[in-house]
Amino acid sequence: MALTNNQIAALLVEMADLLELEGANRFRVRAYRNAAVTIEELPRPLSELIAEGADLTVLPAIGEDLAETLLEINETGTFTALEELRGSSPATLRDLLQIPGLGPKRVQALYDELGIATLDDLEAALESGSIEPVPGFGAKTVQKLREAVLVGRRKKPRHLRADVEDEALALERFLQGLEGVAQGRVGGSFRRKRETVADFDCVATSDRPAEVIERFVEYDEIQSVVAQGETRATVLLKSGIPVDLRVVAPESWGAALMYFTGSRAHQLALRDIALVRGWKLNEYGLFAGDERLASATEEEVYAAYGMAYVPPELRENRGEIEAARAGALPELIKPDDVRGDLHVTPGSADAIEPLARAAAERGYDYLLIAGRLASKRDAGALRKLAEECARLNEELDGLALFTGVEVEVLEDGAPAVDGDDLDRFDLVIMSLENNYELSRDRQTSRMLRALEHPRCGLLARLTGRIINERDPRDADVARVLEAARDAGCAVELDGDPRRLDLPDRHCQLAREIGVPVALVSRASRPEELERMRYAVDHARRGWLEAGDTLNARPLAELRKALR
DNA sequence: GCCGTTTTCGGCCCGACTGTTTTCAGTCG
Repeated sequence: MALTNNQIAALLVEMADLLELEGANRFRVRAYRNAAVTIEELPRPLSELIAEGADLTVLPAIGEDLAETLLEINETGTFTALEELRGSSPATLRDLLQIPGLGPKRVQALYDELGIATLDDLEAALESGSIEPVPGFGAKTVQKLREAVLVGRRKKPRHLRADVEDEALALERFLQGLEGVAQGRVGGSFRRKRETVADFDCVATSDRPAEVIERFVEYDEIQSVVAQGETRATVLLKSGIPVDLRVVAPESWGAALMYFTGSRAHQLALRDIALVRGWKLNEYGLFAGDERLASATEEEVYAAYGMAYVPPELRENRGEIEAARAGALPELIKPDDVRGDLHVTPGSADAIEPLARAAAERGYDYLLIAGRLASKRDAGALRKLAEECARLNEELDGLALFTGVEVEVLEDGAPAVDGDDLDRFDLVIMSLENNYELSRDRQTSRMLRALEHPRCGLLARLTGRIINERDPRDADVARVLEAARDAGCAVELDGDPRRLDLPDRHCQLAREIGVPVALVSRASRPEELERMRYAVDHARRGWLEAGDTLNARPLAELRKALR
């Protein structure tokens, strides 16, 4: 079976690691890493592109050599150059690279001098004190390695953004309140609203950076200070989240905020453009020789490029730079654009009224109440939901309740329950649950079949992912979305921060293909309506404008869409 | 190994911090 894009990318990264250990030309190393990113970001399986006879050298960072390599990988599952390198040193050396403070040079030195090839070897050598005599290693380095080895055995977690939001905002307030600080922000993936966050990248401005750093490391929530200099510090919070702070002069605020908001790929792409024009972009500003072109605000820096301002959520080098240069960035959806929630799940008829009143308080014009229909037995409970909705529609002013039914899609693409039971609802939600391990082809045809059902109005849980727990299922999403468009069916974006399914890339695809996205909270209690916020954040990462969603439509239009 | 408004060679992002060094290499982001 053909390797997945991620598996292929992993081979290229392994190649880069091994070359690096060997001391190979660092640009050659980078070439493999860049190629790995390209393959990872491909919207379709590489094996399909190859089968169609596509010219791989048109892909960014893929030249003649790597195109050949990719063909070889597709054919054999590996490639000669990699196999040769694998034979030259122990595979476990790569594990050592994961330890903070150990890069390729030191790992190779430890292997050459002491034969250290595994984490266990390293731990033993640290115990016995045999490392310190090795050139380049001193007492402090050894001590740091001791600590790092303990931590290094644990996997670096990415936290759900929603889980660390309060902590980030508290940190931001602390930073902004520090004496001597003019401006301060948490940047990084937190500011880009990624669904997960590994650390907090902070930036602040001050005329006296060193003093700010001094005060910053006194923050109550800090467990340890990893590094502290004149303009930056790295600390570990008690919660285990690492924080980087960089302090620059006030005139560099915009450039620094951009730099530390990233993403890396976005920033590198901007730097490439600067290079071509003979400019230089760094955290201090955009420069032409000694002349400062822009730096005080992000808007100013983008304007100096002749680009529209790029919202942080879009800064992933997924086409936003080209769009900004062409003045074709989307006008991203805002929380205020949302006029209703299209999937809430009250546990019983009694739970509807509190949800409805909370929805009205949020200023919604409509709310879609859905119950699950797993077997014929549920029909009675669903009837009660519908009756309660009808009663509340009489009673409530300014809020329209719609009724929906959520049906599981079986392995063959048929709904778990079918027939007249589906006809009484305003919306039939076909939910792709279970069957996560089906092959890509079978998964795809299952979805296509579900979309053929005449009552299918909304396709939910398209990838079935649970962030950090369950990988998204593999399917030809572009084909499924095209079929959804042709069937007049929308796709669901679940605001549950553990799911955020559709993922942002698929939202972007849905927009391009022309499938409306329904933002939903799946709230069963009033306070969970708040999850709509995460759905909107994620929709923005997926390039969605208000008009790309069902939720921004006025009541009359929505009513038409549901029919 | 890639790439081209410096186009088939000669560049390739770059600044901060640390530790061990005696002026800088290694690592990180």
